[in-house]
Amino acid sequence: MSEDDVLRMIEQAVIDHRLPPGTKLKEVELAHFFGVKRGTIRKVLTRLVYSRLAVQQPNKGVTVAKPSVKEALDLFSARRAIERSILESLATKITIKQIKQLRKILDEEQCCYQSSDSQRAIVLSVKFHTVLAFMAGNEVMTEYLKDIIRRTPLVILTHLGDMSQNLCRNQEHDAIVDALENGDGEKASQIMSQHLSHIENCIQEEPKSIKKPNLAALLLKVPQ
Amino acid sequence: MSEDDVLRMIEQAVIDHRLPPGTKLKEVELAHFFGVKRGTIRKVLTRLVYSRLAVQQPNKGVTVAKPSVKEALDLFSARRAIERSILESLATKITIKQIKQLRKILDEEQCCYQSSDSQRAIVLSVKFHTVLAFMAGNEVMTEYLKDIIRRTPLVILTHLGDMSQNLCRNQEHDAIVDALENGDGEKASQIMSQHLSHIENCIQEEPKSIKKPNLAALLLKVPQ
DNA sequence: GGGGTTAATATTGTTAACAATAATTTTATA
DNA sequence: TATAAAATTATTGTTAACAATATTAACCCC
Repeated sequence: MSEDDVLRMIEQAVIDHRLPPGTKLKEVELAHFFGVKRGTIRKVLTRLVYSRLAVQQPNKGVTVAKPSVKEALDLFSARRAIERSILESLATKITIKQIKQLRKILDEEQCCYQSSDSQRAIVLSVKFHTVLAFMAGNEVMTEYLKDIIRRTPLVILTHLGDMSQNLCRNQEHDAIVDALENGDGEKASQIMSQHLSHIENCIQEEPKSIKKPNLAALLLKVPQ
Repeated sequence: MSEDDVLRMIEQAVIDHRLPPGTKLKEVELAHFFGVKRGTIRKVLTRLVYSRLAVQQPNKGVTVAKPSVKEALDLFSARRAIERSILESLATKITIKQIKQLRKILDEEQCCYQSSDSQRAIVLSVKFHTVLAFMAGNEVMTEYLKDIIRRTPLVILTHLGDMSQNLCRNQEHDAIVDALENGDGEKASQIMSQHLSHIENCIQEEPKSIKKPNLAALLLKVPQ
């Protein structure tokens, strides 16, 4: 198992709270679990810390990050700024083919909702946002957006009981594509903004209490 | 000399082109130069790569990044989006005290220009932008802006002969503060946008040719 | 039993030697 | 002399042992 694989697995476990905020990420334990050397785990942890999914305390190791409410709000605000710029740019140059491509993603997403495959619905929802960024063509902003999206589930789950009903709403995604089709970037970004607000407004003051998890929780690939 | 010190020094050398794009950063050479272990240099290089100031090729080491013209343009575009959001937010809540604080920075900057201390003028110009971000209070965006600012000199110098005449213009900084004082975030961000365009428009197609530098160039702390 | 000190263990951090790969030089041969 | 193969050197990548620190457990005294 490669370094990237290990990173992805731990990242995913952090993102969907199988490894809750505050969990200590012990090097030897993880190394043994994944069947890799400690050095590999160390590199992975460095990268996790860099992406703010984890926090490092000198001589005390790294733990899963416990983002504050402020960080959550800042993240949403930054996301709004970036997605606005993306949509305004994209509205001036989007092609019919791209519109169709977006609608295809939304159709699939809709299917998942109807068949209650929320796991895959989330993936498609994320894909919708990142594809928008990709189409706009600004790689710097795409990277920033990906970074934000990576961090969002952690900040949400830290201050929310459950995210399952706080997903992106399909009809808003539809409305964004409609606005883009009409070349109205202003409107698209306005919808996006309130779209994000739906999630943002649910953020509560108090973080959830955490119980110490068994590391083997990583094995469970299904969040619930 | 600590890891952070070494990072800062190499970073600064990359930023002001004493270590031009494409320069190979050899581990033992750097370790010997700074009087640290190779492991320390390795960590520093990892961080440099992460911030996109350097590029890593497996088994071939890391070299100073050679950003493309597109990356330069993307960076400016992203910066525009972020600073716009910062200014719009700040305009609604800036205090008189903060206005004075900003003006003080600009006065100092003006002094430096008049005494031809362009080295320090750059520092103050950067400070102006980062203080704006800090005042707006969004830490995520502040981090992104810092990241962009860190990368900007490299992309500019790669596609420009010299940056010394392409600095931020003081009167535009003044106008931004004026707009903020009037609570007009819209106008402030518009000025900021054209402010950035002045620099952006000078970006050329062809990257400069590079000659292999002596590593001891790092010793020269003064760019010229 | 509680508070605090010391010892034992666990965990992170560092290092130097080794392995693997790439770059360079040398040598052989046409 | 030019080319290609081989040998040498330089450079990056990995590992396991060691050191330093923090955490836990044991112990003692009151």
